[in-house]
Amino acid sequence: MQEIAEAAEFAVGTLYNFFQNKEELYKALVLEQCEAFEDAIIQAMEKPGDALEKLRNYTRAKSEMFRSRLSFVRLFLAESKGVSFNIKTGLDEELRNRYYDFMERLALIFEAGINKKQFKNIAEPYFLAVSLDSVIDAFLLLWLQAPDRHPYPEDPDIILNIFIKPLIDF
Amino acid sequence: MQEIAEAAEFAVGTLYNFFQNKEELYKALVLEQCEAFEDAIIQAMEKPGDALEKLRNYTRAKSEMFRSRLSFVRLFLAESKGVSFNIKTGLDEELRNRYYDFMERLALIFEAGINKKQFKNIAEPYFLAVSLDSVIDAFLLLWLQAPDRHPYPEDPDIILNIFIKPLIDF
DNA sequence: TCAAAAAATGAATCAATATTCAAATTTTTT
DNA sequence: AAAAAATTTGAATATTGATTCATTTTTTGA
Repeated sequence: MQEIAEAAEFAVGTLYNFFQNKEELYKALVLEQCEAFEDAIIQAMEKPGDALEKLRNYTRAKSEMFRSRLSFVRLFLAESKGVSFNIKTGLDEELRNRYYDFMERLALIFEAGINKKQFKNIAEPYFLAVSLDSVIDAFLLLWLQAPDRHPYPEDPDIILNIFIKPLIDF
Repeated sequence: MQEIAEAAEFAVGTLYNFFQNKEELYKALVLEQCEAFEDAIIQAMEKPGDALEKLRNYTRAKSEMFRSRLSFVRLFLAESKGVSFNIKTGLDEELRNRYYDFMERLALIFEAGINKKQFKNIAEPYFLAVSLDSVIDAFLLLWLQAPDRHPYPEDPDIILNIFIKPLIDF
């Protein structure tokens, strides 16, 4: 709290006028970041274009966000997939639910692509969404966390190639 | 430490004869679990069979482990993908390196499958390994963490269907 | 301009808990 | 069986850091 107060240019006591306690402050910060993150991705994936183009934008936007906010991403992953630093306020569950809703949004793109016969109908759109998203996460973490062992590839569309090619290659 | 001592049926002081401090104790516990986890999966994936059968065994074994040790899995994910609870001893880096080595092992199966023309050669084996593994993780977490929203499917091979079908469907 | 109200301050308090170590207990050796 | 060595014990210590609240500062409005 001392450090947060310094960074915020307030006294510690003042923080307690804004937040009930440290946990609530943490929750508020994480949710704020989360929202900014989601907004940026949603904006990218809803740019005009066909389904494939939208997935490309989705992947690129996520890549951008991971690069610029890796430490937040890791916090988010710990909270949502791992062990929460803040169990009391139910932050983990809230983040997970937000994630599920987000996947539904991404699923709509796959659904549209399948309906228009752009993609093969090999699985439920929601499952495709979860799959693509998890693969994106895995590769971005690989490249950003261990660049010596896994150098960032020249072609950032490599992820889409792996995942999407089979969907469109007839 | 009080609680750990009680569970271990030792006095707190005795723990310090075995481990330098709490962090080292934690590290030792996590690495022990990690090894047991890896051993079980490796044993499954090295059963005799063709590449596809090996991937099936891999997926099934992982599913077993996730079911029986979900809390450890979440700890592992927080440490390796998220924010470490134990930065001082470098546990996170060690876990990540173990994971990368593990992926190399899994990649060998894809490589074999590609060489034998069982799989299409759509991407580097290592990338395929990372992709499959991340998709497995994502689905298992979905099913185990939010079973109300994502009920465990009757057919646990559903993951392989999504991921592998495109590799073999000519 | 000056009370009164509101907001900010940060030293003091409080709680949690990792670590230590002198004493007690157990094991080994002679 | 007794002494010596090794091991275990857990109450006391030490540290860290969140929270509180009496005091100070700032803002408001008459």
